[in-house]
Amino acid sequence: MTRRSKNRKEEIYIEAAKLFGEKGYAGTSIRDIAEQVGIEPGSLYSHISGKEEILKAICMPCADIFSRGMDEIMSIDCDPLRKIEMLIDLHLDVSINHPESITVFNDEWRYLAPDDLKEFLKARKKYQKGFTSLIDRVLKDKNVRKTNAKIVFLMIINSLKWTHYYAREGKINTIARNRNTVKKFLLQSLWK
Amino acid sequence: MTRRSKNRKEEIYIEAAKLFGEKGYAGTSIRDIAEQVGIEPGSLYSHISGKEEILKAICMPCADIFSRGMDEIMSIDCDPLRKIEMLIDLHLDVSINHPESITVFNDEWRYLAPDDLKEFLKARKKYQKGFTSLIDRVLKDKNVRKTNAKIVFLMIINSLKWTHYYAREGKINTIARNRNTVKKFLLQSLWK
DNA sequence: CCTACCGATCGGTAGG
DNA sequence: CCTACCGATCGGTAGG
Repeated sequence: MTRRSKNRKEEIYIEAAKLFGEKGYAGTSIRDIAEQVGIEPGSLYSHISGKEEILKAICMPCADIFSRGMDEIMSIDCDPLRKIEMLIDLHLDVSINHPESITVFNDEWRYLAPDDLKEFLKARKKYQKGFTSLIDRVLKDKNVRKTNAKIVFLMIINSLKWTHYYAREGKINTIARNRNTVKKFLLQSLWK
Repeated sequence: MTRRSKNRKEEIYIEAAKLFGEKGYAGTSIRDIAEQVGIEPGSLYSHISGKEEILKAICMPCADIFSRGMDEIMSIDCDPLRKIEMLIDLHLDVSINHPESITVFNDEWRYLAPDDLKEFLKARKKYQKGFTSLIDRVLKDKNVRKTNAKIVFLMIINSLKWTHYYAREGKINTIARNRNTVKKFLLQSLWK
């Protein structure tokens, strides 16, 4: 409870996120995590209820950041293309600020316990719908026909999935330096 | 040896690719694979030397397809933008024709045995260099400054990583229908 | 937070 | 290809 115990819990999540990112959730054992934290395997259970709780504690805050970011951007009064740009910025910012968490969020979510997985998929679907509706409006405004907004969404989202690997390797400056290239590359297709 | 045994081996690889794609390499047990094939766990070892061999047998043919595709496209006499288009087509074709294998190739390669991993990374690096050099030439031809070709490569490659998931779900028509959208989205940024 | 341990499951083998 | 089994490791618990 106390300060000490709370820090220990955070430490467990942080070390686990690194390990899950490197070796995967299924490839990381409770003993790996304990060793990294510097305590005995059994001692982990004074702080956590089980392996699945750790995964949830890493993934859900990431989902919340994107959910809240989407809500905030949606409430702003500006054109949809500008909102898409803000969402791209959000992705780059999260990659830079939480590279280990977002790696797990992206690649290991399928190992979430059934109830957590349901919650995760629900949030993801909502996010996808919001993002896709913005793309749809841009395409309609520009009178672009025969372009599937959901496909464009998937391409944009996936095209950003190198950023957290760069951030994990400390190449944060490279991301910052290429922020405009990234936006130009993704938004140019939507301008016309 | 014989026909029977060769088919069995292929069957093991095919069922393993499905399972590795669904549950990950580390999350799939030898017993899972045996059950899917319909034999006892120990019997698998009449056909394979171990779990790692299966992963290699799934990943390496994919790497070869991309390596050979790159070599062939590089030997053709045409402008670099057209070559990039051909590489995009190659990715879509592999996703459509080998969705299970390419999923494993994309997401589970890190579990390859050290020697196989080395070979894999070498092939990947060569592919990346070829692709990036094409982007670089296009950017130079169009006199586009301050755009990092490697970043553009990563964006293009990753932007296509929804296709094999669609193909695995049988949505092959959706991919086919959007082939031009995909190319337009990715190549428009390089035209100008 | 540690020591000592649980039953279950892991990848893989011997012998037929 | 099966039966029967190996030692190692898994996630997790009891008691202090």
